Order: sequence, then structure tokens, then C-alpha cells
Amino acid sequence: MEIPKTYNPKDYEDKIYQNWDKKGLFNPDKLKGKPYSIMMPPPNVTGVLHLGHALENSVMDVMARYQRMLGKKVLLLPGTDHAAVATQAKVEKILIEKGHANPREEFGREKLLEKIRKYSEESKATIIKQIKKMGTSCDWSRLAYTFDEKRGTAVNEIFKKMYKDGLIYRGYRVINWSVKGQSTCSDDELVHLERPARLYTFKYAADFPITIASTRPETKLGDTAVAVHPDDARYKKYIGQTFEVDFCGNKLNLKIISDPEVDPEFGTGALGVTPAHSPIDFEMYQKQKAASQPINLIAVIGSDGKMTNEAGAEFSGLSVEKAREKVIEKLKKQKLFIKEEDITQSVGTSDRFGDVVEAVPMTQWFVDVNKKIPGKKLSLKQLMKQAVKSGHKGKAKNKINITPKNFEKIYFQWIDNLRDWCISRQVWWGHRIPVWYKKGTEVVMIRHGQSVNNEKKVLNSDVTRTEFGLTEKGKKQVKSAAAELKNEQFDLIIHSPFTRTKETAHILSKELKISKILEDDRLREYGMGEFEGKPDGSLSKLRKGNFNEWQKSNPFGVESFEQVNGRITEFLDEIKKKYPYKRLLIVTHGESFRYTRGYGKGLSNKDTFTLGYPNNAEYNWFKLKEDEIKVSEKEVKGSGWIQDEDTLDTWFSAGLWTFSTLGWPKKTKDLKKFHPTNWMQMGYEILFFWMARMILMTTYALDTIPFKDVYIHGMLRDDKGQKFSKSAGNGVDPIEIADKFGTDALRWSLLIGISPGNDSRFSDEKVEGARNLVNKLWNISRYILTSAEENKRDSEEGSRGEKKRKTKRANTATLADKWILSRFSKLKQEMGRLLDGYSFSQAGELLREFTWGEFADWYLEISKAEGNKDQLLNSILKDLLKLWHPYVPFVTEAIYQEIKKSKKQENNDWLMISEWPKVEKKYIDEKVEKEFENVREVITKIRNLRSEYKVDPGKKISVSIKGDALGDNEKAVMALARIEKINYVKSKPDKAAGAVVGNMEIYLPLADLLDFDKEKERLEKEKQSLEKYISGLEKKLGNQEFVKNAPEQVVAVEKKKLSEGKEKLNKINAQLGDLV
RNA sequence: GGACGCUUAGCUCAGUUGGUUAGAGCGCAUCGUUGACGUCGAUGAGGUCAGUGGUUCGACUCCACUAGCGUCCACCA
Repeated sequence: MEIPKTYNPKDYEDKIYQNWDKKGLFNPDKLKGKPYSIMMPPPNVTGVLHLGHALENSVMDVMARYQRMLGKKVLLLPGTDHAAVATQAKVEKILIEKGHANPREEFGREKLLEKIRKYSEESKATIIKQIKKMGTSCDWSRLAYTFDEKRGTAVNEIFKKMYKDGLIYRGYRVINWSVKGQSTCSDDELVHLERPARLYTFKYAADFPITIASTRPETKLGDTAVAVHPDDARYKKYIGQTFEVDFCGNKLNLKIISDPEVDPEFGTGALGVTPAHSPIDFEMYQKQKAASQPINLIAVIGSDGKMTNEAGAEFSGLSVEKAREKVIEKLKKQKLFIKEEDITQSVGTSDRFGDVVEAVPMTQWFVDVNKKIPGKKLSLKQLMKQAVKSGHKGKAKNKINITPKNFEKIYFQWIDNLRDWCISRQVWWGHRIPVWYKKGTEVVMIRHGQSVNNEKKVLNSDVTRTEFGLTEKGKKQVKSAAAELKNEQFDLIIHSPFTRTKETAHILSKELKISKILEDDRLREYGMGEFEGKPDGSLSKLRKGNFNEWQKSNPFGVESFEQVNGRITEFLDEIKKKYPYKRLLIVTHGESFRYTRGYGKGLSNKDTFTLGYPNNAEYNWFKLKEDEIKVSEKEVKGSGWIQDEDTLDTWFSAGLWTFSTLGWPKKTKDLKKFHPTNWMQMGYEILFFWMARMILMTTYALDTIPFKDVYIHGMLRDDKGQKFSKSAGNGVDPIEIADKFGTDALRWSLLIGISPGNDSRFSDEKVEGARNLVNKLWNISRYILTSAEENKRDSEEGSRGEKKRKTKRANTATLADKWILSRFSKLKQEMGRLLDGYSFSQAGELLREFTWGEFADWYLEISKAEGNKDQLLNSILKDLLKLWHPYVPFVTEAIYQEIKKSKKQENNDWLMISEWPKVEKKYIDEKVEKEFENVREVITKIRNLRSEYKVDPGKKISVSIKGDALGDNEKAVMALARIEKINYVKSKPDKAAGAVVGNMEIYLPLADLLDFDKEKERLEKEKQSLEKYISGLEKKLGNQEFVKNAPEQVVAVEKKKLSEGKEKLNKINAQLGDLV
């Protein structure tokens, strides 16, 4: 039979993978046994897979294949992650590099999404190809994607559930804002960087008693309080007071508050509180609010990263850096500046966009981790902790185990620091927040522009006097108001029956393209009775302070408060009912406007007058009816519904992975069968992002754990210990490596030398070594297969004069046979134990040591001497291939198929689903192993002597042995040590170099070659080390405490070692004596 | 500032509950056309297990401290 001398992966890999797939071996439905599931951590579609993914794939595939061979119905479910922000950031970056400076603005939502979709689909295709190339045995029929329809259903469902349980809320809070990405980031997505900063010490104003320090003086424009430690003697007297100060031209109302968090030692011991631009200060703001001692919140930095109007006219529109300079400059000028010092400061940067995030108050969606879940008595935080600590619902069988265990501690620490999770993002790529709003009835009420009677300062409430239209100035005023409203949508305009309002309405209608215009008399000007045509102000002067009297007697025929308020209220009540969810533009007069400001508030006449009288063409928004919110698309009926613009944090959907992949919220068979999953593995860098969220979502929604065991692998670094990254230029495509050395070699090199939770290094040399190993395995098999075939042919041909190299032996087991069986049984036992404990590297090393170091180097060589071991060799090979299969699936399957071919069997039997070898304890025999060790030592010692004395390796020599005879093992010794004859002697021969093995003294006759000095030196050296060994043992055994306290067994072993050592020493001494 | 790791042969790393004359791979040195494999074989050199102290009959292994390196978390304005 023809088997190539070296294993060429390319001839087998793709073909074998396709065959496995075609035969449905990846699909658990076609397997029998207990379900066992592993969900693949879905790679981001931000690009292609790197070696770290290859490591991950290898680890989980070893586990999947091992479990499958143990006879389980294994599901390894593949998938990919849309990676929301990461993918959008990536595609935008590419577009920017191509010259599209602002992709969002240029392309708009739909077009940009289309581009990202295209990119992600390409990535996905490559990723899938790569996973296949790695030999990963996953079920492609269940391929999932976090952003496909089924996963979307799961996302919406869980969002709805959490919203209804009050665990998801929308709130106005300080969040992390990436100006560059124009989106929020959650706390965990921040990358903290140490960077030099400057701490400035200064006073807000000369008349303010407290000095403060800040690295961000420009934010101080938004300060509303100063916090001090409650026990700080310096400031105690001020606590509770409010100071109005002029800070860089801005009026600040600073309340002195106390907070135990303030460190009196740092800076000046007083902290300027900026609730809008610092999470801690925001907490103080909330604390104060809760204590009914509220302080204000003023946002001086906008979402564009520039100073807002609130920062004052001088600063508005400046970048924060410019504003900072300006503040410092001003403080210096005003002699308020005290000092500046250099410090290092840790700043949070967006991990995807890279810019320093700004703390900005905004309305966003959050997951409340501290609220008790209805009907559960626990918060999400507590659920997350419980699952890892004592087990979900406190049951030990529901405990999630993390390997290595120390990560459990890190996890708890993280949970303890966990704050509400901001889940809304302003990027477009991702699950749109499943919330629909229907805008309530909104009214923009606008006063008419300047009219002729305004200009002439004449009062007019007589609708028939049509000469009082708009002046030119009035028309301009209206047009400029229209310009401000140009982005708003209105359903209709309603105006009063006066000429000035009619004209205003028509300008607005034209400018804002509102076609529907109605007139309503209830919006008319205040009835002024006898004051009609009188100078402006005559009425109001008189009216001042006379409300009550007018209401009673109304001497001038002026409309009463009740009358005006009554008709306006009636009008507003009516349109609220008549135009739900519409936006109306209402053109009216000053008085009606004023009354609208008090609408629904039950104000008195007097109160109403404090609401302010609007200028010409001034407008205001009024909400007559609140917005409506629905969290289910099914409930959204009729028109006017708008979905929330924001998208969800990618980890929101990733958190559902273990069950969304199985069809949840449908009660599928898969869900019942494969959930909770058995095993999960991931890198420690996503422990919090992902594992924590999966635990959160699963314990909450499914009332169970997502997985039983989590295996944490370390990060893969390059040969210099650097992280693999594109920017460092050391990124490697796993496919390239696999092409060069074979997938099996790549897998092996990634799996060996790793330990859970620890980083490992990758180098070409490692893969090269692995390639050699794979080839060794190939050749071991090749030898066994071809020699068996030859032997078979030989025996068929009989002894027709053909040179038969080996004589046939009786089929009884030799010591070597028993030895290899004992060793092999032990290997199976140990491998099972190690694999069950996720010690993939250790199990692999044992396997290599046995295969190469024991089976190939010793047993195979002996088999050549002892002959006729085809059956045993074949049976060991078959089991050996199985043990190797999880690590190197391709070469083992390839050999297995060669075996099938050689036996002319059909290819319907696959190593991949063969049964994992059972441990045969009956073969384990310590005595045999010990005996064989002796034989092995005899061979080694002879080789050693030959090497020392430079005996030609090819030359066959004879040796003399004093002591025990080798018996049946002679053949092995003679072949492996290149001996032609063994003489058993009673005394040491002349001119011979000697060695001691157990009860045997071995002599290599050297005649004139023997160098007495060298021999003496050699023996002396051995003697010395032996003496040291013996004295150590004697000391140990001479210690009564040891003999008394150590286990009997241990003492017995030490005693035996001592007596054997002494015996050996005697013999060496004798040999030394003979030398002289 | 807090927490967690790591430090074992020239390099990369194993070492499970404390009992080994401390291991592997690569590299190095010497040698080698042996019924598969030079992607091989034989032999060998190479380590006071970071340091100090402790617990113990016994410590690479457990504890404490120190030093160096690394990682994660964090609201020192």
C-alpha cells in the first residue's frame, strides 16, 4: 500500500472536513447519548479571525470532540456577533480613510447601514471559512448571528419583560459621551489611561470664602455647589449657606454642602460640584435631591464637545480646551488664580473611538441592577452574584464554576462596583431600541408679529378694524420665528379672527408649508371695552392691583379673568380631544398666550399675571397631552408612532447568547435539551462584558444558569510577548499558518504550553515543532500499517527461499508487551482525568511523551527485534489515534481512513464519532514497569558507555554481564544497544568499562581503548552523586520525627531507595577497586 | 489607591491535593546512511525553583513580607 513518507495536510483537510459535515457528524440530532452543549463565543464581524480566535476554537473543539467520543450528543453551536459600535466605528473609519469626512452626515442612516451590512456580511463569510479551516466541529445547521431575525425577537422580548418589571428605565443622568463617536459608552467600555494633567487652585470670586482645585476649570462654569467634609473645621460654618458669585462673568449660585466622600487632605479640601459633568458630582446632586436640599444642574458642555449657552455668552461655542485657557486667563487677571501643579490623572477613553469621553447629562436607557425584581426578592446584581457564589436559587447544583478559580474573586469584586448599565447607543448599527413613542398633543403658541396698532401704541380688541395688519417689521419677526421652527412638523394652524393673526398665520403657513389653517374666535384679543382705541398702557396701568374689583363690577366693560380664562381653557380642552397626537401651531394674542401658560394649573387671576406677557412673534411649546410609550411593536396600532432612534449596547444581545441561539422565547426542543449549556470558554478580557451579562440575562429571564462551567483562557501574544494587533503590525491570519504547517500543527501549537487564565506565546518555531510531531504520528502509523501488510504477505508467501528477516515467535506477551500495555492503560486513565479537569496542555504533553518517547522510541524498536506484534501494534494504534483525535482531528482521521482502506472496508465509520478508549486496569502492572525500567536502563547504560568511549554506533559489540540474566529481554537489549553477544560472567573482565543497573553489573570490553583515568573519573563522579543521594536519604531516615510522622508508605519507599542506593554504591566501589 | 496574577534550564513554559536525585519542547554540544520518520535516532551539558522569614518530620508546592514584571478595577476633585 502506498502511504506518502510525509504527511501533507492539504491532501486531506478540506476533504475530511467536508465529509464529516456531509455525513452530519456535526449535528447532534444524528448522534445518540446525553446532550452536551457548548456555545461558541461569537466572533465580532468587525474583521477576520486572528490567532486568538484560533486558540479559542481549538480549545472548544478539543472539548467538543472529547465529549462526542465519550458518547454524548454534542452541540457546538457556531455564530457571529454584529458588535454594534465596534463594527460601525470600523466601517466609518474605512470610509473616512476613503475621503468621506463625515459618513453619517453624508450617507444618512439607511445608506450607511447598508454599507455596514455589506461589510459585516463579507466578514462573516470569511470568519465562517476560517472556523471551518480550523476543523471546528460545529453544527452549521444551527448557525446564529446576534443581529438576525430570531435573535432580534429574543432581544425585543427580553427588553419588554425588563421594562415591564421596571428593570429598564429611561432617565436623565450623567453618562459617558464620546464626542468623536457621538454616542454613549457604558462604564465597562472605558479604557482608562494615565496621562499628565494640571491641577489648578483658585477662587471662584474674591468674595467667596473657599478656595478650590480642579483639573477642569472650564467645567466650573456649571458649578452649583461646593462640597466639603462634614467635619472639616475650616468650612463647617459655611455648610448650608448659598453664595451668589460672579465667576468669569457667570452668575453662580453655590450652595455649601457636606459629603463624607470629600477628602479634606486633597487639594484645598473643598470640591467644586459640577453635577452635569462628573458622575460623582451627579451622585451628590441626587443625594441632595433625595434629602430635599436640591442643588441645580447646569450643563455647560454640549454633545458636540463645545461649551453651551449656559456657559455664558463669552464661552458659548468654544471648545473645552479653549474655554479652559480662557477661564485661567481670566482668573489670573482677576488675581483669583493661586497655583497650578502637574499631576497624573486617569482619564476614561472610548475603547472604540479612542477619544476621551466627556461626562454629559442626557436622557438614556438603563438597566437597573439594584432594584428588586418583582416576585424574586433579589436584584439583578444579587442574582449575578448568587449564581457564582452559592448557586442560582442557592442550590449548589446551579453553581457556576470558573476555571481557574481566582477569577471568581475578580468577578465578585466587579459586581460589587457595578452601577446601572447604560444600554442605549446613538450609533445606527445594532438592535433598534424596541420602544415606540406617540407624541402627545403639542402646541406651539405664537403671538402675532408687530401690527400697525402696536406701532401706533393703540389698544385694539375690535375685530372689525381690519386696518391693524402687520407692519413690515412684524412680517420680518414672523419670518424669523418661522426660520427657527423650520425643522418642526405641524399638522395645522389655528388663528384668531384678527387681521394681524391672520396675516401671521399665512406667513407661517407659507414658510413652514402647513396647508391646513383654521380660525377660532376663542383665541381673540382680550375684550377691552371702553379702552378700545385708547393709548397702549392705559388699561394695564389702571388694571394694576384691581383684579378683584374688576371681577366683581367690571365698570369699563373689560372682559373678566374668568371669561378669558374660560374661553381659552375651553378651546384648549377641545383641541386636546379633537387633535390627539397632533402638533398645532396657534397664532394668537398676548393675553391668550399668557393664559395658556397657566393652562391646567388652576391659577388665580393674580398668579396668571406673573406668567409674563410675550413679545411680538414670541412662541412657546406646550404639551397638552403626554407622549405615549409602547415596548411591543404588536401594540403599536394606527399612525403617529415613532420608534426610538437609539440602538442597544451589543452586550445586551450577546447576553442572551446561550438561549437566543436555541430559539427562545419559543419553547423549543433545543432549549429544553441543550440549556443550560454544559461548558463555556472565553478570554478573561470579556469576563465582565459577556459572562456577567449572560448570567444576568439567563438567571433573570430563564430562572436558570447559562452554563455550568466556564473555562478562562489567556491571551495569545507574539514571540516577544506583545499583544497581537493590527497597529503593532504583528497580526497573523491563522489560515496562513494552517496552510504552511497544517491545521493540526497549528491547533497543537496553540493548545500545548497553555494553562487556564494565563497568557501564552505563539511562535513559528512552536508550530514547526508541532508539524514535526504530527508527521511523527503519521510515520508511526505508516510503519505499523505497512509492516503489518508486509508481514501478512510474507506469511502468505511462506518461506519460499525468500529472506525472512524475522523468525516467527509464539504469540505470548513479552515484558515489553506487558510494559507498553501497562503504560498505555495508565495514559488513558491520566488523560481522562486531565481532560475532565480541562488540563488540555498537560493531557497533550502526556500523550506526546507516551507516543514519541515510549511507544515509538522504545516499543516500536523492540517490536522490530521481537517480531510478530501486528495485532498488538494495530490495537494500540487504533486507540492511540482516538486519544490524539481531539487535538489533531485531521491527521488522525486521515490515518483512520487509510486503515479502513487497507482492510478494504467502506468509509462509513469515522474516527470522529468512535468511542473513547476505555481504561483497562487489568494491564496496569507496577512490577512489570519496574522490571522494564531495568531493561531500559541496561540499554541506556550501554549506549551511554558506547558514546563515552566513542564506539562506532554501527559496530556490533559484545558485553559481559555479572548478576541477573536478561532472559527473554536479551533480544531487545541486543537490538537496541547494538550488541552481538552477551556473556554472563562471574567476575569483572579485564580492560572493560562498567556500569551498574539494579542487580546487574555491565561491562563493555574495550581492550586498548580503555582509558583508566577517564574511567576512574567517570565512576568517581557517579560515586559522588550517589553518596550525596545516600547521605540525604540517611539523614531523612535518621530523623525520628520523619519516621514517626510521615506515612508508612513514604518511609518504606525511602528505605527501599536507601538500600538500593547502597547496593549500587558497593558495586561502583568494587568497580573502582578493580580499576587499580 | 485597591485587587489579582507572574518570577522554575539560554528561550518558551509544565509541575493536580506538600514526600520526584525538579520536568518538557526549542536551542546548544558530540555522534549516527540501523526494516516508518533527517519534519529522524543516540548521548550529553545546562536549574541554590526571584529573595527573606515562617508553618511542617519534610516546601517548587502552604503562609507572611520584600523586589521586579504584568493585568484588571477605581470618583482623589
